[in-house]
Amino acid sequence: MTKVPSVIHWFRLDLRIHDNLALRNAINEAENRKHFLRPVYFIEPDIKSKVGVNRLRFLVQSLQDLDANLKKLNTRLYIIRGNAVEELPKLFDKWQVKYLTSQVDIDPIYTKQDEIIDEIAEKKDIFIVRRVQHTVYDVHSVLKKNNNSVPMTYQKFLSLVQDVQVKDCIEITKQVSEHCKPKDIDSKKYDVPSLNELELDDSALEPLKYPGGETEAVRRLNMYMARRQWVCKFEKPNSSPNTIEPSTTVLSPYISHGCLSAKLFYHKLKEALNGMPHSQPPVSLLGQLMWREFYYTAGAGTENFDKMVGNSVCTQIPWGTNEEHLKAWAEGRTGYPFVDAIMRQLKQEGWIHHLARHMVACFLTRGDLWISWEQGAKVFEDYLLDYDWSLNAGNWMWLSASAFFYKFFRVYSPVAFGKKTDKEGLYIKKYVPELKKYPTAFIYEPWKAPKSVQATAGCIIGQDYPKRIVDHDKVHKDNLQKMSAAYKLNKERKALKRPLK
DNA sequence: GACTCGGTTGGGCAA
DNA sequence: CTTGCCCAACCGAGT
Repeated sequence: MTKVPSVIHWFRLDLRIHDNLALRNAINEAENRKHFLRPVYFIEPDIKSKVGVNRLRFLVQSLQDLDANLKKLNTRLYIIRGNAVEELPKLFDKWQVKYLTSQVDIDPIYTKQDEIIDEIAEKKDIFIVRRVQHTVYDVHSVLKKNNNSVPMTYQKFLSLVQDVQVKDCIEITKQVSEHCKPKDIDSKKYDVPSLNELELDDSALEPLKYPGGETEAVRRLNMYMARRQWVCKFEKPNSSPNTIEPSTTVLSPYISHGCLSAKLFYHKLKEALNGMPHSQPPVSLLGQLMWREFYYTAGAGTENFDKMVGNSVCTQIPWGTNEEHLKAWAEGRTGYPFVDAIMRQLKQEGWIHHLARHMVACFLTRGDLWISWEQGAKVFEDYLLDYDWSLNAGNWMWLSASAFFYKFFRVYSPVAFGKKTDKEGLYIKKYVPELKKYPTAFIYEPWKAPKSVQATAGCIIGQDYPKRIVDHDKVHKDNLQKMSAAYKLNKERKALKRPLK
């Protein structure tokens, strides 16, 4: 008996049905050749060492939703427990795979997988189709347009994509035929894992504030796009980092997992803005999407983009190490209530406002603690629902004034910055409840409160809430000198590399 | 080549 | 209370 060959669509960061051309290609190929269709996702055994609890929950929810949406199309999601580059070649043989589709991703984790799979597939005569659908633009063609070099400014990037026509989104509406359904379509062994199976105890955790999945992503998108005035007037720098409910859309976790197509967001925005006066990039909502494209382009075109050493766009800065300070920062006990509130919100909810990221990133690096941005990026990778390889590295370089941004004397004050949008410190009181009873006058600098006030508020500094680990006014001035010295050295190094005239 | 200018998102002070 | 300026900057386009 001859086995029926299979077509695989390999899901990674494209956990959706809408605007998924690679998936549609797989379906069509299976239909045309009467092959089996097998949409797969790999969960690595050591996933918990790489993905924090909140993001793991988000991922599981996204996979459950994806499986449900695939079932509506008369197919399903096959979850494979194991490492993709080990398991996929086994499936090639077991399932007689002839055709494989996936999405183009630029995170080195995925590009390395692609290289290995390409080589194996070629030997086995398997045809591979990969589609650009995680970004609005094909970042490699943008790089090519810029003479194969990285555009170092946002405006330069915009000029490169200005006249590029963005393709329409595609939809998949037709049901998959019965003859494309493998015999093992109902096998439980491919089911989406429960949190239990992943040994993830969420009984101690709050319910996820931003539930994962394409369905929620599209609902959220439509909800915001319906507020047309708000969309048209949106200006990121004028939104607040410390409101109790987010002042921005929080679509980022959905875009980073591919639950929402960036291209769909793009077209919906264009539709909303059409014929209305509206804000412009870089501050507009469309501008935010373009920042993502900018960092993707930079990340795709730069070796070691997520490191300082060996990274051609990154200024070399002699960061120090201080495990105690790093830990205090990550756990939200620096003694600066605004910084601690932000870090605790991040850990609890997996999302903080972009300007809040500025505050804590500046504090960890050039502002106060003089700790490498790579350390901060690792903590963000653990905590953020919207973790994204190129955006995380790019933004950390920006904030630490290592690349793209150079005005290092612009330092965020952990005392003054939050006051601009939250004089009362309500945000602090929510996330640092120890200070709940502090009078407004001391909420941003509780160490200044007299002992009697501390006692009345039920929170003694140095006992119930930490003393500040550094004196901002002093250290930020020392750090300015260090930054200046690092820039001078960098300039000299660059001059040496330039050919002599 | 040398120069100017503008560029998402600071703080603090003088006027 | 607002505005302008200063503080230790670099990239890229235009002239």
